[in-house]
Amino acid sequence: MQLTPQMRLTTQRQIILEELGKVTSHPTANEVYDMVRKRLPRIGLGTVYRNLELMSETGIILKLEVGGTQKRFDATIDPHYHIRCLSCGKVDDIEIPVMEDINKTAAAVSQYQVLGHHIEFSGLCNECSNMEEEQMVN
Amino acid sequence: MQLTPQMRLTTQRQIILEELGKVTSHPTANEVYDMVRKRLPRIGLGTVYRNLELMSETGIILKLEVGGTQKRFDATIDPHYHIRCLSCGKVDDIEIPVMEDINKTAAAVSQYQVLGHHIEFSGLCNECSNMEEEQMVN
DNA sequence: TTATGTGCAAAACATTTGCAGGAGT
DNA sequence: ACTCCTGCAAATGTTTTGCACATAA
Repeated sequence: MQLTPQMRLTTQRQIILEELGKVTSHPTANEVYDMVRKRLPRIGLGTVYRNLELMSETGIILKLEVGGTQKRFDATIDPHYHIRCLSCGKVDDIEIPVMEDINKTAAAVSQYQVLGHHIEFSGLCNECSNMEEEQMVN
Repeated sequence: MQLTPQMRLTTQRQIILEELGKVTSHPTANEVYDMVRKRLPRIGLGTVYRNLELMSETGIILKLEVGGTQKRFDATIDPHYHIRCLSCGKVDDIEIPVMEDINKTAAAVSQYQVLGHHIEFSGLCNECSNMEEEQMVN
């Protein structure tokens, strides 16, 4: 997709951005679609995909390419890490300091021009941990 | 998929594992399929998917859920980090020490039972860096 | 007015699955 | 023999795309 200076401010774009901003759950495109559809029932899923993609290229939102089958989107764009529940797939923020120097460490041992990094923790969220305990009892 | 003690040693499984072991390129399921098909022309793509999944659950190979649209597989199972080329999608190993203590740091600030982490660097590989330079000249 | 954006539906991918026949053990 | 496994093809799930109409600027 091409960035052009004449990007229009449409109702669809405003509402997608508003709804994404309301939430800290790193929704998938489909979840954003469901949220937005409550206010704009005739919006198409394609429009949601197109605009999430466009906004992530512009840098006003973040596209998370974490594990699992779907991409997720985040209105919080300052660098931070994530944790994903191996059982239910939920993604949360992890509030530990971002390691700025690690990119240089990686650049020193590789042929790549290193531009960034992301840390994804994995584990079990509270709810899923509790469910496992209950199952142990049976 | 269920792990049963009576997992059979089939020709397909042997060859998938052999071909994956020959290579350090973190191939996608389709790339493994292409490699294996040279030796077993009648193998089905479903069989490749089923067995890569099974092997990664057993722990004899690694399933990489990195960015991009496809999952990738790795015969090297000891913990290590990766870098992905933003231009061509290639994935390489990054030989920096694994941070064992970082899981505890994450556990301290979250409600999750933290089980692991992965670091994915992103950047431009040698070939793609050079291509960008050439385009600058034009 | 005119280029950009949208809705809709179809296409394109990536992956999973049902099933009848095939092969390890 | 008795399971488990495979090939095949169809189904599923996610994302992208073509096109005619709509709309922001």
